[in-house]
Amino acid sequence: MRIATFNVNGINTRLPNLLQWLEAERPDVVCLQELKADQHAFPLAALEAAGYGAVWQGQRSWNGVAILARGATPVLTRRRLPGDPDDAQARYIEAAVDGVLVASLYLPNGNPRPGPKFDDKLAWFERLIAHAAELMAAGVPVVLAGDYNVVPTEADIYPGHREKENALLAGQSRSAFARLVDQGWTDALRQRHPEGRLWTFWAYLHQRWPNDKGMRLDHLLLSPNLAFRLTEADVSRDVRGKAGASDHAPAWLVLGPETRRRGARKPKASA
DNA sequence: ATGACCGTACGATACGGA
Repeated sequence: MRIATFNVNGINTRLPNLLQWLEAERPDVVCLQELKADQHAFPLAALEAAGYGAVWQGQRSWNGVAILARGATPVLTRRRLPGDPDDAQARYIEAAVDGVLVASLYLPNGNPRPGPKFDDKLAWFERLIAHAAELMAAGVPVVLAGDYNVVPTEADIYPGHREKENALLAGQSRSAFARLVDQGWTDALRQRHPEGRLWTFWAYLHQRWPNDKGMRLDHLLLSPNLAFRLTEADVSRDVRGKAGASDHAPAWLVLGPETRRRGARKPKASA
């Protein structure tokens, strides 16, 4: 089972790139962020023609998240992160696909720091940590995938950067991410590649892509009852190099088949 | 560095993004 996360930066403008990538990699589950499209402007017909069902939470101009499933429609469980009834931004959606609970999330950027936007980022993070703790306690097989807008460590950004004030690298952002992971989640990309570059984002400005000056912002966290099935994880860097690309590349993982329990045959997981 | 690049909504410019 191949699960990917991709900040598309405008799903309608990016539709040709998205469809090309779906056709090339055929992921089973896809978490999308930054749809930048109203609920009614989601390109469902084009995605269905490509073989995918979808649930999504749209928003005009900004934000917007979706979950796609190949050959199925994800079973929606939430379209809001609990904890703040006044939060009107489309930054979280959650659905069940083939026995796995999948969350597609888009954390607030938080810049400039300090300021109210950074405070909002930390508040959203606390809500995510609280909800993740509930999912963990419930023992559900979960993948929390998306654009966390956090560079977890200095190994996750190009050397020589001068981003001291950036909310993506701030100690409070990093410690919040660490507290989340420390609940027992597995950071799938780092698990498979303990060393080396795993950039998922290269800014449009400053020749960042040609110079390979990127950051790792997009993460897939696995609950323990899925982490043991992790066989592969990586970033599809080539997607970032295409004409008309998003400033993010897809990150993905592969879960191997479930182990068969004695006396209980389980359906074979799809590759 | 009031810069750049990109998508959106708007309407020929402003804002958000990271």
